[in-house]
Amino acid sequence: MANFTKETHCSCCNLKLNIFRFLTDDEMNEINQGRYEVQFNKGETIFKQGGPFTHVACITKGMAKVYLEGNKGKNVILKILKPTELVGGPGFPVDYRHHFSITAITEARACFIDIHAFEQMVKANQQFAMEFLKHLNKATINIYDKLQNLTQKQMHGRIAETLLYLSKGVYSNMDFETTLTRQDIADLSAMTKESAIRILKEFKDDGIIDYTSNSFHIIKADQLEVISKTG
Amino acid sequence: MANFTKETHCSCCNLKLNIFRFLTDDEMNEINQGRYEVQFNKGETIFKQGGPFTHVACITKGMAKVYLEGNKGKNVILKILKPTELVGGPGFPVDYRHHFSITAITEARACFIDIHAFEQMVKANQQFAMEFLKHLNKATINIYDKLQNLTQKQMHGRIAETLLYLSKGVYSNMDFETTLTRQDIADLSAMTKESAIRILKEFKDDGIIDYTSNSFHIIKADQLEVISKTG
DNA sequence: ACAAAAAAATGATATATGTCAACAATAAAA
DNA sequence: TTTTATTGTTGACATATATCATTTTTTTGT
Repeated sequence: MANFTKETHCSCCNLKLNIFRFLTDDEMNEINQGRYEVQFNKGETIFKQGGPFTHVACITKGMAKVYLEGNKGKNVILKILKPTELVGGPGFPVDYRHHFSITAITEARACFIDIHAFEQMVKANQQFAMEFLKHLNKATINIYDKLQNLTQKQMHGRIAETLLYLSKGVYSNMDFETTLTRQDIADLSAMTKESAIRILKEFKDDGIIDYTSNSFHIIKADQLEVISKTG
Repeated sequence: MANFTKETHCSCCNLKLNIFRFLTDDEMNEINQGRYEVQFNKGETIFKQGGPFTHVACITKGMAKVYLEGNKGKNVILKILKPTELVGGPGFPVDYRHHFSITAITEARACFIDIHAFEQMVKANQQFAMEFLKHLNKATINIYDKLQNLTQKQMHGRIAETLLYLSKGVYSNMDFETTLTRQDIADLSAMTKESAIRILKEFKDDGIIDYTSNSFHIIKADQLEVISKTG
């Protein structure tokens, strides 16, 4: 972790985005006591799976990938984080360890909030607690979706799903330039990078998408939807 | 749903098992207002994916399977419930719908608690809220584990994992008689029933397990562990 | 600008896994 | 009991997917 600053105007907190909007000014001050903002270079680790879970983080600039580290160096990317998403993990309050890793996929900034201060807020503010619960359960719904995609569809369906996720869920554009590697796209789709590359090329040859290196263009989104559904 | 009774001595609540032990007597009374116990026959649906999420349930007798219903009739079984496990789902408080189905795999009894009463307790009792959070996040950790098993291991590893889960996690015995079908075992392992059957037979031929119809015996648990790890 | 490293692309091949069809065994129903 | 339906089993086969080796392209560092 390169630089860290005790930032007083961090977008996630002072603008009261996310679930922080339910905190009172006093509670926000409490949170602000143990709060840091840290700058990350592309590729640097923000959370490390297995490491101590001492802070929740809020991405304030750039993007990061959240992924499970498997045994043989095989990873599953759960989601791409962008501003101003809050991220903790299921280790709170179970074992206070991280159960996934997060690394920056662009230059990024993250605001770190002490887990104990956070826990106090959950206990003190009912509305905050309920919103946090909602936040967690939305994530669980996404994981269920992911579990089905990855276990019940075959490669074409999974790549279609990943392309739609990137286009709609991450970059909010039919054209996007990504810093994700082909391996990352494979890790989002639970397959080898070779397979991912081949299917991307098939889609390109079929005129469903176009790309050169990291610039993607979704031509026939509706057809991707069909492929994603029929698996 | 066959019979339902307004039970006053339901094991999950009155014995204050699970997270209910953190409730005061008054709070417990509140919960008891809108509480029912229902008897299910094997195969009957307890929660239906997509249906309204009006009550959380606590299995008080028998067992049930929690599963995601896929498109082409392909299901993924997330877990087997036994007494006295509490089960809600990520629809609370997101959209108040069920995101998985639950069906009884034996004769079973479930205690239903009104979701609004439950929500009141979460809001009113901090400790209860934190325990509920812990409960949810433990489930999430299990799902992460499942996601990795099912996407990064091949069939032998997945079946080994399933056998260990049944032996250690469900029946707590090296010998167990299960009401799960081969299709269920396949749905726990993300493969077709034919594949599941073939691998079970291989394990039997290799002297790792033994079985006749639904009576299973784990002979070499350590070897199953190895297979499960090396995928 | 150059060399070195990393990422992307491609083809050949092996293997894992699903599909289909047939049949056996078991459980449920009449 | 006999019949019917469900579940389990097996084999032959098709196909999806990974692996490996090699080459090309892009990025990075000096």
